[in-house]
This record gives sequence, structure tokens and C-alpha cells, in this order.
Amino acid sequence: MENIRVRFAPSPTGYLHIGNARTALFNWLFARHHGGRFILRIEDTDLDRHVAEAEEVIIQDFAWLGLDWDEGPDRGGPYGPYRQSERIAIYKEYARRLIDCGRAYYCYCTPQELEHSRQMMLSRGQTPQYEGRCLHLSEDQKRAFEQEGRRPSVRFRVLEEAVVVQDLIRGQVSFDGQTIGDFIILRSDGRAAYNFAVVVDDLLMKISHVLRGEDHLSNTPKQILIYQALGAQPPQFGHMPMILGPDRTRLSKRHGATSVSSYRQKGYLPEAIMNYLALLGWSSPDEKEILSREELIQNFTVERMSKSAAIFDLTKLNWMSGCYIRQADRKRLTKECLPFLQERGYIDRQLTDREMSRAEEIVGSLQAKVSYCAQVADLASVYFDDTPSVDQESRIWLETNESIAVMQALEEVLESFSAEELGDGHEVIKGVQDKSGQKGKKLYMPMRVALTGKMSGPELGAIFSLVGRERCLSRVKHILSLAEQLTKHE
RNA sequence: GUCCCCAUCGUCUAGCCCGGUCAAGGACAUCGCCCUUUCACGGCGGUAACGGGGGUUCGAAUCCCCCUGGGGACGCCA
Repeated sequence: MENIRVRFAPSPTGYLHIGNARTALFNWLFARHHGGRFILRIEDTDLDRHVAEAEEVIIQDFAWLGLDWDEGPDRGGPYGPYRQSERIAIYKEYARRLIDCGRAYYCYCTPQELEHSRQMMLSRGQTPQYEGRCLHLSEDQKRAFEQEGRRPSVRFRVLEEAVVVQDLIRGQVSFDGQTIGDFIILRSDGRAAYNFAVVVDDLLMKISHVLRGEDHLSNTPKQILIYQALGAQPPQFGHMPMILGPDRTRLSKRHGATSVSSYRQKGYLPEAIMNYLALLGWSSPDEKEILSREELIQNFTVERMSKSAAIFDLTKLNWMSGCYIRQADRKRLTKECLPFLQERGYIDRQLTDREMSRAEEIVGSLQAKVSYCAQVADLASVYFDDTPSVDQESRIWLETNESIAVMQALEEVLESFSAEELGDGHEVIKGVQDKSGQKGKKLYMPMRVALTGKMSGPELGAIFSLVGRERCLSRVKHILSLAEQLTKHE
């Protein structure tokens, strides 16, 4: 293939949706795999919905994910401008051409009138479709409408019997021209409608392949019609499967986190998000699942895209993210976790070398247990909370004498050690074992609960060495007193 | 309502184009065992799917038709 040019064209709605991110990713992978160009274009035709910083947000999320683009509003390119709001004159010019050759006409119907007739048709069980009322308006009629103060929109005139879409993913799909009503290409305020703007932009930007969500499949015949009316060759289309929520409906806010930034804010690693998204609707030829960005680029082809919709599975994302966290370099991971630790006041904003290496130890001790960085901060509470409460499932360890005996043994052994002697607590544990005669779970769980109030957490060794003798001791006393209270109440 | 797309374990999927090698493979989740003097990590094993009905064929998860189910689109939203 030659001169491959693909684009991602988001509307700046304030955040980058997970589904859009996947669309962007596949376009990017396609471009990088084939050595083509990846273009970012902002579809801000609808001023009403335009959010000022929205464009910036999208660009940031892109950068975070590691997607780079060759042409775009921020870096220019030979086919700019790359914002639709800056291309209004171009759309007008192309609409003019269609009017001149009889493939478009002015329509003076008001939104109210159109809504009314739509309802009428719907109630009669018909497909709502423009009836062509303004198709043959005389100059006098037009003037009369103008006098009324009506501003016309421009409609595309559909003449074709049938339109065939050659889809890269779905094969040949045909549409009956009869079912496509004359649609608006220029709104009455002069702005281009989506179906028109995309065509003009894709044409002028020499886009070779349009890979987008399946929800656009039924728009495609309209767009092909415009290409044809303009005497142009349409690009290759490929309609990708939708991403659904667990209830099998289109992924939306009520399914929870659906923006890329929400995952970034929780401290997911970008390569994990990229990897997971890549597997939604695509599979690698060797069935490998953990793929680096280079492997993704190398293996990506549209032939391996699936046709059926995929459910966004947070559980699997968390597993995959956990894989990346475990593989991550400790220093890097610590850097990613720092903001979360600071936010809770666990560590200072400015760190000495010593504090930094302490932070690395903390993160390292938790690395195998989390899926994303915010969880590190959750679990790190065991290093900072010296008066922990005992969670429900850990209560049972406060209720038996043999468990309490282990805790008491821990208290005594700890007291017999100096702060320097403690180290990673190995000797302490041995001492407690000797004293209590317990081993395994019955040895470890009481100690764990006495130290943290929880049944799970980092290695006891990490707790001993990072918390130190004094605080360990005060925690054990604290928990022991809680246990005492508990027994009294019974 | 009309049009369009889709249909393999609970979930993501391989296999389908080029029918037999599929008593359907992998991954997540789940269950069990092992490792670890604990939870986790890791290792091993188990449960679990070709939506239904017709064809075509010696033979169908794979090809055809119908049904059902799900999704999408029908906007002066993108």
C-alpha cells in the first residue's frame, strides 16, 4: 500500500473516551505498521458543545498513552488547518459546487417543521426521512421565505438507487438509496454538518483509510454519495466493533470510568491501557496477550480485527495492569506512586535521598499486590497508621486465646530486642515461634493482625524494618487493648 | 417502525475465508492443589462455549437459508 494516511478526528467534548482511544490506537497502529501518516483533526463543528480546554485534554491523554501524530492542530502539516472551526470557508466552497451541479439545494424548513413531519411519519410507521419539500422551490418562494427571516440550510440530493460500501472489516455492505433521505450538509448558520465536513476534510487531507466505530457504518453511504457527487474516489473504510459495558449496552458514564484520564488518575500504566485496548477487537497472530508497543505495531493488521462487539472487562484490565506493574522498574514505579503517597500525606513533597529509598522500599514491598498506583497508597497505610482498626474478617484472630498468646509473645519478644537488633524481624519471628509454639498461619496471622489490623499486606519483614521497633510495639499494645475490649463486651 | 451489522466458555478471543488434523485451543475470572513457617506473587490442574431450526456434503464451529437474540443508525449531534 502506498501513501497511507489515516486520521483520528475527535470532537472536543472535554475528555478522551475509552472507545475513542481505541479507535485512535488502531488508526495509529495501522499507520505505524504500514509506515503511513497519522493525522489528528479536531471536529469542533458544533460550537455549542465546544469546551475550551477540551482539545488540550485530548492531546495530553494522547501523549500519555504514547500516541504521536504527524500532522495536527498543534504541529501543523501540509493539509491544514486541522480544526474544523477554521475550515468553514472550505465547506462553503464545496457546498457551492454541489449546489451548482444540482446535487444540493436550499431548504427553508424550520427545525420545528421537520420535527413535526418526523413525528408524523414515525406515527404512521414509516421511516422518518426528509420529504423533499424544498427541492423544487421557485425563486419567488425562496424570496418569500427569506422575507420571513428564514435562513436556509443546504441539503444533499440523493439520486442513487443503491450504495455499496466495501468494508475492510465487514466485507461488502449495500444500502438502498431509497432509505436515505436528502440530508443537510450545511446548517442554516453556515456551519458544515458532520457528514459533509468529514468528507471534505478526508478528501482534502488525502486520507486513504477510515477506521472508525461501527456506529458510523450507516453514515458511510451518505459520505460515499458525497464523494461521488464531488467526482472523488472515497477512501477505504473499516468499521470496528463497538465496545460495550457489562450490560451489553454502549459503554457510557454509568458503567463507571470511561475516560482515559480516569485511568491515568488512578495510576494505571499507559502501556497497560494501550495493551488492553489493543485486545478489544483485535488479536495477535500468535495469541500472545502481553505485547509491547513495538510488538503491537509489528503485528497489527486489519485482517485480524473481529467483527463482534466486545465488553470492556475491568477485571481483565486490572490483571493486565498488574502484570505491567510487577514488571515495572522499581524506581520508575516509585516515581509514578509518589503523587498518591504525597496526596495522603504519607511522604513529603521534597524528598532526601534517604526518604526516596525508603519510598522505593515501600513501593517495592507492595508491587506484587496491586493493579495500579492508587492501590499502592491504599496498602501503604500499613506503614503509617500506628493505631489501625481491625477489619471485620480479621476479628477472629482477636477471639482465640492461642492467637492472643502469639500477640503477647510478639510484644514480649519485641521488648527484648533493641531497635538496632530488629532488622527485618527474622529473629523476632523465630522468638515468637519458640515462645508460642505456633507455626504457619497460626503464627503469622496473629502477628500480622497485631501489627496492621489486617490479614493481608506486605511481607512481615518489610513491616518490621520500615516501621521499626517502637512503633511496632505500640501497635501490638494497641491491638491487644482492642482485643481486651472485645472480650469484655461479650 | 425501517435499514444495517453481529452471534464460539461468565468475559476477551483462536479456529471460520481455503469444510475432516476441533471429543473446539489460549487468556481473565472462578474452584482445587503446590510453593511460601502467613495474605499476595508464582507453578500445576479442574469446571465452563460452537444460540435454535433447516439445508448442502461421506463429513459443518467452519458453506447457504430462516428464526431468535444482541448492537447500531435513521438529527440544522459527532
